[in-house]
Amino acid sequence: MNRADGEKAGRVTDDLLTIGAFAARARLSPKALRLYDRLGLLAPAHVDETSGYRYYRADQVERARTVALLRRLDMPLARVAEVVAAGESDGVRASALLGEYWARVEERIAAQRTLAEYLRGRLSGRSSEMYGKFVVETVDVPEQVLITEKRHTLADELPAWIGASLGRLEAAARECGGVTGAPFVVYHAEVSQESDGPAESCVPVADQTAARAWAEEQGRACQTRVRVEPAQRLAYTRVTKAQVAHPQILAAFEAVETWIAEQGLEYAGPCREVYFTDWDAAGPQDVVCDVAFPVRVRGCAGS
Amino acid sequence: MNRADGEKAGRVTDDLLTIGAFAARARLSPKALRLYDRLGLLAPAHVDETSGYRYYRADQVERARTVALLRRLDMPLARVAEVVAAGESDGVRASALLGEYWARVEERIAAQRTLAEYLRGRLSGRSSEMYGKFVVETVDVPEQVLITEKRHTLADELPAWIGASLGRLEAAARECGGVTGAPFVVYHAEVSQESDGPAESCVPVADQTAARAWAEEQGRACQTRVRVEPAQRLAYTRVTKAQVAHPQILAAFEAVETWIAEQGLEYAGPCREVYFTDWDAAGPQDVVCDVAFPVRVRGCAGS
DNA sequence: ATTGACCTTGCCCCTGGGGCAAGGTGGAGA
DNA sequence: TCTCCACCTTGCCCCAGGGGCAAGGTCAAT
Repeated sequence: MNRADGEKAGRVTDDLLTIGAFAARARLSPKALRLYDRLGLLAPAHVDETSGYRYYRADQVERARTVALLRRLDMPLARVAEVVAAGESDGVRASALLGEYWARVEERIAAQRTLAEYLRGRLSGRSSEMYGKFVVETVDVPEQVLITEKRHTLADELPAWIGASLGRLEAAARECGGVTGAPFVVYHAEVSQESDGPAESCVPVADQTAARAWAEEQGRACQTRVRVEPAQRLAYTRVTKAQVAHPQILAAFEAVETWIAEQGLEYAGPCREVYFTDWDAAGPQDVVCDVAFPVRVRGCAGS
Repeated sequence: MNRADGEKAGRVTDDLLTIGAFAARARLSPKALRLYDRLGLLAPAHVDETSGYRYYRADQVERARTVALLRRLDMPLARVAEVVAAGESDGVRASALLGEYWARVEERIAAQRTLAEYLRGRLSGRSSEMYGKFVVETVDVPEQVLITEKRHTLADELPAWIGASLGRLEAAARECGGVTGAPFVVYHAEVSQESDGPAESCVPVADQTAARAWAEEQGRACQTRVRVEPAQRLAYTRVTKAQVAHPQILAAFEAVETWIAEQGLEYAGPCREVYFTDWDAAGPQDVVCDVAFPVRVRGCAGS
């Protein structure tokens, strides 16, 4: 006999569906269903003890289909589990959880979108035209005593952390003889969405002894340190407040690095942003920050 | 002595950088660099034969940093390799490759965005309000001889494939006694971005013998088949052209399934879309299609 | 009773690394 | 020159979210 395709899948008593029939109804693969079973996300209504066969009730299709749709949003299964669990009792909360997840996705995409735009310009060799020329100069900075706070953080929290951290350090600096130079933030490695390189915010102070006492008092809990930065030469370019954001700031870093290479200089340390003026009082087109790299003459040991 | 952090990383002759120093400069992890080396994406300038140490030239930093930025777009390494390879000789082409990649991402996100919106409504129990009421009815369809084409396809290519496939089949139907009913597409499993369930487009024809001859002639290359669909009852709802798209169409499927459950009927096969009128001549608000499920009375063997 | 379509578990595969262990190197200070 | 420590190497296991396949057990129709 010519049977409709849906009929060949096994049907058991009480309208229980075998995994294959259930998978077709839910638009999922049997493999995925086994995984969801193992993770406790979607347990079969009944499992035969001798054969191990999984049997699902027809009314489980709705939940399974919700899982399938959430997965199509690339939502991790752990989050899917939260959403469908919330949905059992409170649909509005489940909807809110999904909304929150999707808002994060949109944020990420927005950041990637601007990055993609920047990269297209860079790859096609139009970056300097698109992002303006940067004037690079050098400056010699004397030895400085720094009080610092170091943290691993992600790009989206970075601006907030910088503000808070420099605020704390400037307050502390009053007990250490006062601020003797522009505060800055050192990037010891990449700070991005995924990889969180450590960032270190630094405030130069006058009194090293008082600073060490302050650091002792802070303990090791919040990554505070006192260190002495030797006299060094910085290559820097000045950027406006509007430029202090991804990906515009990348063009500034790139400009300084290009200049360093052209001058035949050598890197002598990790890059930094020096905030030489009052951030809050500045308008978008005011210069607020130097993007700087420590440099030395090639082959010379430095200070 | 208090050394700047950047100096402790080893420097060798000719300004070669060790993997750690290079990683900090490129804002990548040493682990990632080893992977890129193994994949041929970013080979060190020199590898010490005895120690196995990798050494990179300073001018490789730019390429490495491009790789790092492309990875921040979640571009697969294989594609990253294409882009940076193109960038070596033709920046504009590299930029175009990136643009194409990003356009795909935006397409995917747009589809997911509408799906997320639909799902929020569904989870919060407002789906029927948001997507309107669907009137579900049943119809008895007599036995039909079908010529069919089956294919695994993804959601974004699906509309194009349906159009092309039904066009081919309707042309072939003229040699098989003519079209005797509305063409339709059967979904044997999920068709989505990731999982490509097989979809089968079907055209009912008059002459089974001619149809079998036609199928023989086609060979097995393009998944053509002739099959006889038995008489069956369909539960269906009528949708407009504007509704034949994700995720609106999902609400129609859901409405029919809900109705089937309410009536105490049983599924007797995979769902289908029946195109009963001329698609191209229809406006967005014209009804063009039935969303249908084969059903039978619970516990009854069917036809 | 046989057949064939289904089901089971288990294993290896994919991407893009993170983390750790065991062991080899290199350079700088004592 | 010796030693120390930070660096480097490879290799292994881990993550999500399954796909694919093999070997073997079940189920229902013929």
